[in-house]
Amino acid sequence: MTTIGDVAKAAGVSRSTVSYALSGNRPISRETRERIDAAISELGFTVNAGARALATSQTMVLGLLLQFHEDEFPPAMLQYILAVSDAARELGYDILMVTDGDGPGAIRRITSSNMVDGVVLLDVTHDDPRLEALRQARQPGALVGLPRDTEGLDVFDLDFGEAARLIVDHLYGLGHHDIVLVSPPRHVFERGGAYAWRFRDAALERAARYGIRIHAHYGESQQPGIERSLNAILDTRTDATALIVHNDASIAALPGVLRERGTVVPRDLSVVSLYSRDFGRTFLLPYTAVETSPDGLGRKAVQHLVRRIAEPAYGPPVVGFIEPELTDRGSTA
Amino acid sequence: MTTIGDVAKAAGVSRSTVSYALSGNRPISRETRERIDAAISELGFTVNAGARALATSQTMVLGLLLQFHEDEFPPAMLQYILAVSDAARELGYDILMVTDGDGPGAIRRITSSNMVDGVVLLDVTHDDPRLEALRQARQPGALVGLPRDTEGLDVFDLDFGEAARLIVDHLYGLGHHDIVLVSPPRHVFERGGAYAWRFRDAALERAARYGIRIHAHYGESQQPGIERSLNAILDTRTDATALIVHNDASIAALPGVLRERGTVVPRDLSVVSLYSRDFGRTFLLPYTAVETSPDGLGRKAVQHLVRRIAEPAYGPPVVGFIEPELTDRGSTA
DNA sequence: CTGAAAGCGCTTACAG
DNA sequence: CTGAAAGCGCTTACAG
Repeated sequence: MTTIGDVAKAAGVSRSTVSYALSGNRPISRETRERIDAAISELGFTVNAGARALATSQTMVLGLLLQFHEDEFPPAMLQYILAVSDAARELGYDILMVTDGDGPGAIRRITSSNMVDGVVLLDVTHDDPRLEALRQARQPGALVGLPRDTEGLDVFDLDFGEAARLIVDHLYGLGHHDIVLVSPPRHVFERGGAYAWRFRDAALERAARYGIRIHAHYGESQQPGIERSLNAILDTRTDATALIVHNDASIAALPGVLRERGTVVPRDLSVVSLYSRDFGRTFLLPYTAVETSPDGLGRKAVQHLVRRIAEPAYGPPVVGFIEPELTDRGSTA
Repeated sequence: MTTIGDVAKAAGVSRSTVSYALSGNRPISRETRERIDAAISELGFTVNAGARALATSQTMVLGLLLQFHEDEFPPAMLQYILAVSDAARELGYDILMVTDGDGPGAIRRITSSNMVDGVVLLDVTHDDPRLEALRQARQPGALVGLPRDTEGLDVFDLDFGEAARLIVDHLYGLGHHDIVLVSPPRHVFERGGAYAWRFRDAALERAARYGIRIHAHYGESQQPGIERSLNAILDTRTDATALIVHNDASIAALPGVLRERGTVVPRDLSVVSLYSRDFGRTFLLPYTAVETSPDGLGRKAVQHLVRRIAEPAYGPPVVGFIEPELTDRGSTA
């Protein structure tokens, strides 16, 4: 492999001069710079990332921790991954993606060995066991998903409470007062998927305030059972005039279920959900919905993390909520 | 940060002894080893990955290159990513995931800077521009997807020709002689998605041999248009008794389309497709299908790559086809 | 504007 | 069974 020493020799300068030419950290005369550039392109030189990392204590790599819950609908995850990866690259960082079953162990491994400059956690739960490991790391961390205790970490999430209020207000404004809510599966609540109850509780509270009724049910997220569960819920609540679906797998299955039931939206039933534009596009979902912004969340997490890496004390930890926006696709009346 | 020197000092030995104790590359007396272990756990020492990489020229990281084609159905991709990531971890490797738009540039960047010991390419096309960059790298590469020229690279793919023959044989054996094939979109053929024509051409050839008819159509892969395109194809071919769908987006949409048309499978139409067990599970697909084995392909690619890293000349490049297997789900008659 | 030297934290022949 | 030293390929004060 060709090193900075080879370049220095070819250009007739010292290694430090080549290094400074590379980094731009001190002025270099025009002719010296030209000789160095010529040598670099002639020899096809690239800085060795490991050596640079050792010398600078910066790897220019971010850790990205994923965990796959059985109770989650896989297609939604990819959008977060891409958003994080793209945002990182734009800021000059690469992504070390870890899908380890043992999240805390994986965090300790990549942080204590200094493989990364910072860590992004996806799919954070209420009492996420990875947070402790992340707090003990010397690298900063950014979360997508709101845990119980946000201390010492930058956190980004959709404001699910506000999303619920937005949706309930929308339906109430249209005159609905008997509404069915399909939540994530019971198991998501039990394992601490806080987005599930943040949404549900806010919706119920808002409904109580208006004196209207919301019937909350657990939906399914795994086949077989999604369609069956939706049908069972709809069978139970024939008097409801509106349906809120906060469940990726269920909303993806809803068009088929409603078609089969002969239910026409919004004539027979108003439908509102939460999903990203891309998700809706993939599954051809025609419903009015709150945009979940995986792209915005992923980007924000990365941007703050990089800022925090550059400037460890740039301020107290941030808890950033994305303001929900309702995209009206005409599925309510 | 605590270094190997701190451990050596605490244990009262030299740094080299600590290093050998860590690697096991030479015998250490029991009591020395115990003192070292005690010091390590007391100080919470972890080897610095960058420094080790610099000294050994091994990063223990594999590059994983993804590219997102507009004409692809996103949900299928995640399975490959997970398979590669899990297989790598089992062999002691981490994954540097690169989603750069500029594939060849990304390969040059991560290989020439020695960030990775090897590279896995997903979603390889017939004339994939990334291959040239990969061949010029000093690290070995493994591909998922068969390109025109496999020289110097380990390649793994489903045997799409054999899959086509398997499916045609199956349908021919059941007495079908008028069959519709929904292929990937035209655009996939044009940009060199070889799996598309490998499957189609083999199916047509086999049909010709049996003297039966296969009508090949391009399907869509993006909304809106998937359902419409399926309906248009089915409207054109009302005399066909069997449908082969080689198109992820179309097969995911098929149940809804057939329900709407009132077509009962297999009474009115036999259906065969290609998809993975997980994909079928996510979309509740009840069709007899060739298993596409993203897990098996991902694992194989990683295993061979790691083998090749350890032993650069362990043999000539491998082109490994996964034998297709038909999972009978009763959707043909 | 440039160079010589120390140092980042490891590994591994070389010696004993 | 163990240690002293060189080396991996960089960066960056220190000096001039």
